[in-house]
Amino acid sequence: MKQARDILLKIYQNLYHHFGPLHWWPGDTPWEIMVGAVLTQNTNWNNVVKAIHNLKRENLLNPFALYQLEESKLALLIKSSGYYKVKARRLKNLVNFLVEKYQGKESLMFKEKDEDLREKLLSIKGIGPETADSILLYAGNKPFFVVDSYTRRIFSRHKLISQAATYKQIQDFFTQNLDHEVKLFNEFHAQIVMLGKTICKNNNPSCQVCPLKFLEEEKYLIKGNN
DNA sequence: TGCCAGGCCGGGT
DNA sequence: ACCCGGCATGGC
Repeated sequence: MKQARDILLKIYQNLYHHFGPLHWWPGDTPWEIMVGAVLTQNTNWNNVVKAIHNLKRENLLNPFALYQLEESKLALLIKSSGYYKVKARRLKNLVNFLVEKYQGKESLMFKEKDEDLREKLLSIKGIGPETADSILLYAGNKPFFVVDSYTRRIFSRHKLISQAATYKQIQDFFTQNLDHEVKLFNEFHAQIVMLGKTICKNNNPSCQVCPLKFLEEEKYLIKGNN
C-alpha cells in the first residue's frame, strides 16, 4: 500500500493538471477575502459576488466604513448572500474585532502568532473553523489547510477519510501528509472546490472523467482514521 | 419546481 | 459530547 502522502500528492497533481492554476482567493485585498469568507458560508459564491459588489459600489468595503455602518443597512446590502441578518451580525463581530484590537489593520492582526490568531478568530461569534482557516490561509498567507463540505464528501467517498471524521481529523490528514507550503495549501483547496462544483456535483458516484478515478483501480485505503 | 450552495450557533438530549 | 433546527437568497 502506498503512503498517504504519495496518494495526496498524486491527487493534487491530477487536479492541477486537469483544471490548471485557479488563482484563489477571488478577492483583491485581505479584507475583501475576510468578508467573502463569512458571506460564502453555506452559500453559492455567485450570491456573494453580488453582495461584495454592492459594498464596493457604496465605498463600504473597508473596516472603518463597515464599523460605522448600521447593522440593518449592512444586512440589506448583503441580502443576496442569504442568511443576511445573521451574516450582518457576523461581519459586525469580525469588523469590531479588527478595529478595536488592531486599529482596523489586517497587517497588524497577522503579526499575531499563527495559532493564537486562530484561537482568537474562533472566539468571534460566527467564525468557525473553515472561516478561520480561510482567513488565515487566503488573507494572511498562513499555512492552514481549509476543510469544507466538498473535501469531506469527496475524500470520504473515496475512503481516504472516514465519514464521521471531525474537522480537525480531516485537516490533520492533509497537514500531516503534505509539505506546509502556503502555495500548495492554497491551490489544493481551490482545486477540491473546483472538482466539487463541476465533476463531482450531485454526489455522482461514477465519476467517469474524475481526476481521482485512479483511486478506484489502486485500492487505496487509509487506515487509522479515527 | 424543488434542491442545493466554499457554515455556524444555540438549545436540547 | 453529539444532534438538530434555524438561518435565506438566487440559479438551475
